[in-house]
Amino acid sequence: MKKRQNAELRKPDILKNYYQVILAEGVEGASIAKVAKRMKIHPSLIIHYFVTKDNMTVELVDYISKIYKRLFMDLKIETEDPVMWLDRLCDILLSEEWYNNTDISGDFSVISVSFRNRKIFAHLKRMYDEFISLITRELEQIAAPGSIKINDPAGKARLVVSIIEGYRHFKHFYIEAADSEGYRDEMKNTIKSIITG
Amino acid sequence: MKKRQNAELRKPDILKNYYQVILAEGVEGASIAKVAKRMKIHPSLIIHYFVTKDNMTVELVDYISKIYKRLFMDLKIETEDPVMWLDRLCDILLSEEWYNNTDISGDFSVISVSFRNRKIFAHLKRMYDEFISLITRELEQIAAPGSIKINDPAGKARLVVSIIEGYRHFKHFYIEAADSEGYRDEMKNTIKSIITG
Amino acid sequence: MKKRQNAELRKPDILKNYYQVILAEGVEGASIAKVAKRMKIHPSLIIHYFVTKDNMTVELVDYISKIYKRLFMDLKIETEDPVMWLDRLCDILLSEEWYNNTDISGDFSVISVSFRNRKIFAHLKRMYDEFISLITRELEQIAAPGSIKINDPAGKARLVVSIIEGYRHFKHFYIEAADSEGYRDEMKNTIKSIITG
Amino acid sequence: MKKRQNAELRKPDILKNYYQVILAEGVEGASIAKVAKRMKIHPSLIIHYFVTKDNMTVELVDYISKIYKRLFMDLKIETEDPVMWLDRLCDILLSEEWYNNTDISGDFSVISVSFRNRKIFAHLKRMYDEFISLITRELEQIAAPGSIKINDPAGKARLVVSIIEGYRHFKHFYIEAADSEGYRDEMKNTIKSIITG
DNA sequence: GATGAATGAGTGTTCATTCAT
DNA sequence: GATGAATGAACACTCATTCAT
Repeated sequence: MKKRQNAELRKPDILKNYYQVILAEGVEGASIAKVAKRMKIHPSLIIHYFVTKDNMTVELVDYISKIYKRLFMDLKIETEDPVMWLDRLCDILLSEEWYNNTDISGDFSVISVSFRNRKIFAHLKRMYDEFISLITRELEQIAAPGSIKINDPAGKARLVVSIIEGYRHFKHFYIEAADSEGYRDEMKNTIKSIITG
Repeated sequence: MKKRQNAELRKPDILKNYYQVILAEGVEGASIAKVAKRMKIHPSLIIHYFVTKDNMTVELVDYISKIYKRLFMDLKIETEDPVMWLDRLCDILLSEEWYNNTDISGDFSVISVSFRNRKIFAHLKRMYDEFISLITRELEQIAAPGSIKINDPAGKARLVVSIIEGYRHFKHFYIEAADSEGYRDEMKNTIKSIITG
Repeated sequence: MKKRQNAELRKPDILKNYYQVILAEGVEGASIAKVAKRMKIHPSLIIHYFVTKDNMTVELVDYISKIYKRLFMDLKIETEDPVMWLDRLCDILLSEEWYNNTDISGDFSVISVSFRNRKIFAHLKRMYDEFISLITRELEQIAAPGSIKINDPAGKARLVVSIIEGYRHFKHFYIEAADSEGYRDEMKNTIKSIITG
Repeated sequence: MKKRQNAELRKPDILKNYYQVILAEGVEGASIAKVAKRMKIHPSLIIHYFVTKDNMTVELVDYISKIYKRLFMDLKIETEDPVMWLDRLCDILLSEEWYNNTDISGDFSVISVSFRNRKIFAHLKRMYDEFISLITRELEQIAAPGSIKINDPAGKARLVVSIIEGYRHFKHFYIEAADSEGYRDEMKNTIKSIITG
C-alpha cells in the first residue's frame, strides 16, 4: 500500500508538513502526531527519521533557510544600471510578494523557540548571516561601477536586514492600514538613504 | 496553609508568574500546572480565576501592555531643549536598559501566538497603538517650539516603532557582536534622520 | 441583586433545574456546577441547600414522584360507565400526551442510578408502589358496579404498570415506526384483556 | 511486564472490563482510568485502541449485542411439538436464568445514554431489531406445522419483546416480592395469549 | 442566604518516545 | 522502511466539597 521511500525524499516531505502544522497551529500546537496525521503515516515513522522532535525542529530551520536562500537567489533584477538596481532591490524586499513568500508567522514561531534552544538559535543565526552576506554582495555590486558610493556595505546590509525585519514585524499588525502604500514608500526611502547615506 | 486572597491581588500575581514561565519555557512549554507549581498553589485555583488558559493569555497581554506603558510613562527626560530631548529619546529607545526591561523573548512568544489567536492579536495591536500614540505625542512636543520641524508626526512614530522592533528583533541574534555599539549609533542616526527628514 | 429566598421555594427550583440538566446531559453529564450555571447562582449555594449531590438526587426522585402523582390525579375521566371508564383509562396511559409528560429519558436516568444506590432504589420503589395503588383503586372503582369483573385488582395493576413500562421503553426505539398506531391499539387490547381476563 | 497483544484480543477484553465497571458504578461512574486500573494497563492504551471514550461506548453496545445474540442462538428447545415449543420459549424468556444473563442494570445504563447519543441509539436499535427477528423466526417455525395459528408474527414479536422489557424493568423493583412466581405465571399467560390471540 | 477562595481528586485526551514485529 | 503496542508524563479542565466572609 505505502510506497517505501528513503530518507532523502521523505525527510524534506516531513519537514514541509511540519512547517505547515506550525503555521496552522504554532509551535505550541505542533506535534509529531499531527504531522503524521497530515501525511497519513504513522508517528513512529517520523521518530524513525528524526529520532527526536527537537532534532526535527533544528532540521526545520535549515530547511527554511534553504528555501529562503533559493527564494533570494532566484530574484532576477533585469537592469545593469546601479541606481535602478538599488531601487529594484528595495522594491523587492518590501514587496507584497516577498512578504507573502517569507512566512512571518513561521519565522516568529521558530525565532521564539530560538530564545530557549541554543541549536535553533545557532542555525537561525547562520540563516541571518547568509542573508546579510547576500545583501552585502548586492550592495557591493551596486557600488562597483562607482556611480553610487556605499561605505561599509556589510554594516549597511545589517541595518537593512534589521529594518526589513521591523517592517515585516510591524506589518503584521498594520497590514490593512489605509495608507500601507505610503508607509512602504517611506520605508523604501529610509532604506535607500541608509544605504547611500 | 490557605492564604486567602482576592482576585484583585491574585490575578496579577498569577499573570506575573505565567509570564515568567513563558520566558523560561516559551509558549509551547508554559502550562497552568507549571505556573501553579511556581506559586505553590493548586492548578485549579488558576482556572478558578481565569476560567481558561486562553483567557489567561489574553489577560497576560493586557498585563504586559500596562507594564510597558508605565515603563514609558516613567521615563524622565530632564531637559527643555527640543534637540536634546530628541537625542535623549532615541538614546532611551535603543538603550540597553530599555532593551532589557522590554523582554523581547516574551514579546516574540505572545506575538507568535497572535498569528492564530484573534483576541491576542487585537489586544497586542492595541498595545502597539498606544505605544505609537505615546511616541507621537513626544514628537509633537519636540516640534512644538518650532526649532525642529516634524511632518506627519504620527506617520513618523509608526516608522520609529517599526525600526525599533527590527532593532530588537535583530539584536537578539547579534547581541554580542563586537561593534554592537557602532550598530546602535547607526540605528540612532537612522531614526533621527527619519524623524526630522 | 439576588433575591433572598428560603429553602421552601428554592429547593424545588433547584430540583427542577437539576432534572432539566439530567434530561439534557444524562446522569453522567449532570453536575452541580451545570445546575448552578443554569440558574445563575453559585454552586456553593446548591450545596448549602442539599449538603451533598447524592442527597439532591434522592430528593429529585421524590420531586419527580410528586409530579407524576399530581399528573395522574389530575386525570379527568368524564363518564360513569365502567366499560367506557376502562377504555378511557387505557387510552390515557398509552396516549402520546402521557408519554410526553412522563419523561422516559429522565426515568431511565434515575432508574439506572437506582441499581447502585439503595436510597434512590427505595424512593423509586415507593413511587411505583403509589402508581400501582392508584391504578388498583381505579380498577376497583371500575369493578364496583359489577358489570365488569376484575380478579385480584392489585395483581392486575402490577401487570398493567409493567406493560406500560415496556411500552414506553420500547417506544423509545420505535417511536417513528409507521404503524405505531396499530401497535398502540394492540397494546391497548392486551391491557384490557389482562385486566378483565 | 508488557504483554504484547493485538487489537483482536485486546479490544473485547477492554470492552468486557468496561462493561463490568459500568455494572459496578454506572455510566456516570465509569471512566477510562477505572477500566485501565482494573486491567492493570495504562489508560492511554485504551485510548490507543478506541481513540475516544464515546467510540468505546458505541463498540460496547455492539459487544453486548453479540453476546445477547449468541445467548439466544444457544438456546436449545428439545421438542418438535409446536405447543410445547411455544411454552418452552415463554419459559425461557421469563426465566431467572435469562434474567440474570441479560444484565438489566447494564441495559438501563446504555439505554439511558441512548437518549442523548444518536450512534448509541442506532446501534441499540439494531440490537432490538435483531432480537425481534429472532423471535419472529421462532414464531414462524411454531406456526409452520399449522396446529397453532399466528397472525402477523413480526408484530407479535414486537409485542412480546416490549412486554419482556417491561417485565425485566418491573422485576428490578419487585424482584423479592413474595408472589413473584405467580407474577411470572401471569406474565407467561399474557404473552402466550398475545401470540396466539 | 449567598458568594468567592481554595482544595485535591479525577476527567478524557495528547504527547514523545521505546520496542517488537 | 514501516506499523502497532505500550508506556508514563503531562495537559486543560471539571468536579464535589469546605471554609471564610
